[in-house]
Amino acid sequence: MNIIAEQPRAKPRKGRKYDQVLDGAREVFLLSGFEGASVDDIARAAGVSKATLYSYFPDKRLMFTAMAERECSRQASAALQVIDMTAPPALVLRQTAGRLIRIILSDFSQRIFRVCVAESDRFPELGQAFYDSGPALGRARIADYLRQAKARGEVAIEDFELAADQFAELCKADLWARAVFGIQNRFSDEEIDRVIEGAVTTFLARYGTRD
Amino acid sequence: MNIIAEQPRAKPRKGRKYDQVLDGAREVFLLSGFEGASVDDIARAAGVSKATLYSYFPDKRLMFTAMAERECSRQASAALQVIDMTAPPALVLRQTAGRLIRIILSDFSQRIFRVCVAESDRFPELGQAFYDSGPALGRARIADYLRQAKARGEVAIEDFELAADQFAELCKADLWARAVFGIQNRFSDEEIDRVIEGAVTTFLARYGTRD
DNA sequence: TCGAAACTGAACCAATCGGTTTAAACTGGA
DNA sequence: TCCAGTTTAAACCGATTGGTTCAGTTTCGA
Repeated sequence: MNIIAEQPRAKPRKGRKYDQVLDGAREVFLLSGFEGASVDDIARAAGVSKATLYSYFPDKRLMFTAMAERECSRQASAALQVIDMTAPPALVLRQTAGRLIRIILSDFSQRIFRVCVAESDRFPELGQAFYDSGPALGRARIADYLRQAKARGEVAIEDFELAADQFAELCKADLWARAVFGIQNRFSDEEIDRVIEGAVTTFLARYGTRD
Repeated sequence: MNIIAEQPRAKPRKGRKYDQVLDGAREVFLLSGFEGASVDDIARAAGVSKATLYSYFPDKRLMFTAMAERECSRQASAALQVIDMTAPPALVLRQTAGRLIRIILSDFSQRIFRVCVAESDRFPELGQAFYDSGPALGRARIADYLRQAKARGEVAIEDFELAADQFAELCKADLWARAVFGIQNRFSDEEIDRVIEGAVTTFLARYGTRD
């Protein structure tokens, strides 16, 4: 009797070029969308033959969802960075806002957002995946912090989920729209700081206790 | 010598089925996106032959931009409704928030937003058009009101554009994300009122002068 | 070193796409 | 009634698409 000895990696479905294929898929799908991406392009970008590609995935759709799922979960884990949550609210919120803004303005986030939005009715589960690993996760993290802050008497909040959503929304103000519609893709520190300060000040005007 | 007598309508480019064609184009493009829409589908939806269609537009791209421009300007004029701007801020803001939310949650806005986002790098001018006739226009209107309100001493604001953007963002809180990712498409009055009240209260906590 | 599994490259297929053409039918003003 | 301009249906074209097949080469563990 042999105990399942060791699984070299997570899912070596068949061969060694699995990740390579998904990388190529990401490159082309994020650049051209689902319909716009041709399977030959993906094979070329992945440095792999089309036959290999179809040995991993039965069709283009499943290839797309596999890639999208991987990217969503990557995005989720990338957002999990530590902040000293015991610092004064103004400081914690400022840091959080800065981090959030850089994420949502990043080229990668913009691209994956575009694809998810465009294909969310062709792939209903895709919108859910993005929502869970993006906005919902962010809200949960912020709400967690707000609860701790309330325990310390630093804020006065009843509806933590709404407050968290409001803070995240305040951080987007204009910046996000300009980026997503391709009007602007580089933002100066001044532009960003203006929004950060505005968001923190407004948020604390409503929910802050000290100062 | 004949003075140009009268132009029956705006642009009767060639024939009488111009609007009919654009209606069909809207239906199919908003449903399937640019790549996903086939010209045959559009002709069928418009109740017009493909030859007629190509007698109006030299190719699919121009057909798309014509339709998108029309819809953006429609959206812009539809948003221009009158509100009694002399009422107390809490009331004006509540009305504005309600109106704004119904617009951004509407099926039509969602669809045109999706298409604009998805195709904004294939059609760079498209993102700009949507931004101008949507977010930018809304901000201008709200900022206008805020200036009037400040003149009456009802609010204390320095950066009117930022304040307007913040208010609009506060109105979206979660609702918009859930809609755009296809997680939810019907919203109860309770859900909406929660966000409206939250937005107005937070906004006035920062910028309000009385009460 | 051997052999099975993974991979390759290119040819191939049916379907669909955007766009053109044509000959006939329709429309409405004079 | 006539006629010019508009519209129609359908056939057609070349290009591209997603997907398959297969004979041959590479890879790598035992």
